[in-house]
Amino acid sequence: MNLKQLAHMLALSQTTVSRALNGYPEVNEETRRRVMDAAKRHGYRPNPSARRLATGKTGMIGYVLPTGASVDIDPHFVEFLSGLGDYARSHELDLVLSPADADDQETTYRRIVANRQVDAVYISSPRPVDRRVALVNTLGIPFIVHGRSEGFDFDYAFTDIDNEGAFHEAARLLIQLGHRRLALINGDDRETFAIHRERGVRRALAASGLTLSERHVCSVDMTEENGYRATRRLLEEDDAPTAIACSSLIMALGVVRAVRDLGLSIPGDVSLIAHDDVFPWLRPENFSVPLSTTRSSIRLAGARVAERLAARISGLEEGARGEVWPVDLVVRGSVAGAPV
Amino acid sequence: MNLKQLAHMLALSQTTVSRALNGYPEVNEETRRRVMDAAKRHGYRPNPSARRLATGKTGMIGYVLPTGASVDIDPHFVEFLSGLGDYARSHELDLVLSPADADDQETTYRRIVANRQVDAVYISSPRPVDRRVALVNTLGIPFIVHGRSEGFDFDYAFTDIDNEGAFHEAARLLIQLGHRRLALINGDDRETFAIHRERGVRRALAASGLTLSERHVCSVDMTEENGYRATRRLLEEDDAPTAIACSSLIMALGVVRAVRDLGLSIPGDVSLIAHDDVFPWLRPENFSVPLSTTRSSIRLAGARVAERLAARISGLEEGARGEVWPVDLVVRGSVAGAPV
DNA sequence: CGAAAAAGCCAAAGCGCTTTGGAAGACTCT
DNA sequence: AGAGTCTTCCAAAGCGCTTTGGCTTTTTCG
Repeated sequence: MNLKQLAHMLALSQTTVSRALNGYPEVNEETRRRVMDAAKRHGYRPNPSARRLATGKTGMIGYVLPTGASVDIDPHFVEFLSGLGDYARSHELDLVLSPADADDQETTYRRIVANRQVDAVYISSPRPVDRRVALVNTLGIPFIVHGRSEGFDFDYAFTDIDNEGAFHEAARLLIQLGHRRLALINGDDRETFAIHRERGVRRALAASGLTLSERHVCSVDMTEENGYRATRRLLEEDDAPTAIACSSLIMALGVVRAVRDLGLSIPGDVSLIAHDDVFPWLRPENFSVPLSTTRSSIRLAGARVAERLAARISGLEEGARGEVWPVDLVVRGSVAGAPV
Repeated sequence: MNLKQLAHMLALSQTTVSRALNGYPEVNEETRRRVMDAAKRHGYRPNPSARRLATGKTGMIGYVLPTGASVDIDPHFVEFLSGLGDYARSHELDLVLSPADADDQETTYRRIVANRQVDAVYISSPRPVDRRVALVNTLGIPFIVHGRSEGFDFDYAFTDIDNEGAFHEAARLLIQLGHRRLALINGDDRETFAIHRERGVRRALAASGLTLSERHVCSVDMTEENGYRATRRLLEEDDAPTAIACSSLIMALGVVRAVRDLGLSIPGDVSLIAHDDVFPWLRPENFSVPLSTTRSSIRLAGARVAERLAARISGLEEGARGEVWPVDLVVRGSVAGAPV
């Protein structure tokens, strides 16, 4: 059942039927009702391929997925997707993942906008002065950045969490508890979130006249093993830290294992706070010692990004508004006063 | 730069240019070279929207993503995606995720095939007599099932691992080590993989005249917490098992925690084997006691599924061939002889 | 050499929708 | 009543590609 048939069956022109269906004003309400009714009765659904050829609208949002044998997709991605998908569903939006060579995403971005394959895109895990952001900005496709990039001569729209604030609070708590030597086990420090977190910790320390030793900050891929290694290295030194801030729950698993392997205890010998993106399958309260966390649901972020993308596509949202969500600090058993 | 312009600039008809570009035989090789050359020089790329309207081909593979506030996407998904994406990239295929109400995926399947939004789809985490498989089969779109469904009066194409064999081997090893009371901490037993794994364990036990007590098999969502709870329940009983087979590394985290909480040890009091889908961020050799596993890379499976989908789309693969991959049993420190 | 076959190209008709540019009729207003 | 204005609808022209059917020209072969 296509438009032509439907129009013929109603003894109307395609024009009128199309307009009736799409809510244009120049059609009699009575006629519109007839059309709507017939369309529903016959289960008419406009062919999206045809519509997109005619209008350029696709009803899809895009994401360029870096791939490669040595490229691991962040497990957070799936939670983000979960929120994004949940919102997208309610607005009949699909998500298209365009796999790209991790070292050449530009080609893919250019392709999907030149081909008008999607109505909008989002970008995640941005770095400062992220090339993707600059590119997408000049290409002129609506977009939202999940996270933040910095140092451009233009503004853009993003949704981020207050990473600096979160880690500032975490560090401040540890300092208040008497800790003087903090360590930070961070994610890839080429990414903005990691830079912000480090900045947060440094700021808290500075406020008390303390500093973050270079040897006490690690920047690694967020795996359990890296959490373990970093912790061993940190705790086997002479001026071992008495408190650790950690950028992910998965790394925290490794931290806990390392501490145990060294015959130390949490929080007796070392306090631990980790960032929690809220996985359904690994919860900080279920760690052997319940883990203090800075918490922010990445799933909610996904839903929000989808919402904003939808708004931009339909022209409801414009401009370069960036929004920063506060992060909860949830104190559990893994922190205590500094050992004497 | 569209076809019309290119044709005009070459003083050829659109027909000829189109055919030259698409490798049709009825065009002079000399002409084809000229066309190819001009196309490359001017960076001509056929408009996919137009092409798909004309041909129905989209260059996309589809996946219906169940969503909802209470629906969690399996963290394995991201690894699978990683492999899928890596292959898809090399074949210029995109992946479209169509979010669907978890309780009504049928509508979405019908939509994406009625609208011809994708060339093929894949289905994951199937159940026996899975409705999606039946649906997609009748809808007539090319598809591959990752995993297996059973009990249909038709055959279909799937790629699965030998879950039964894997858990049979695991159980057999444990039995050989003298264990008599095994337990299975399984995933959702409405899914085929879980059924197969249970069957594998039972078969191994039966071969030695043993059985799997109903109280010793749990079917839960694969979270750390559920692994913990199941283990506590199991080990606090009178006839506690001396060995546990576990369906995921994440649950195994909970198992290990529970065992420790109970003041028991692995493998002294209880042996443990878990299935490992090979996450980059959590490795069995890094468990406090290195974990024995049945191992199968879900990423490779993703790549394979993509490969087969691509083959089906281009007509290189037909028929209902199912393939079953063997699973490695990797023995590490978490298994030992049964306690006396 | 002439008929049949093959090679090489083209015009035009889709694919199914949106949108432009009218046009006919109804209504308003002076 | 005639001019101007809405209201409501339509025919047709795209969107950019593929593909059908046919028309020349060249090649093949008895």
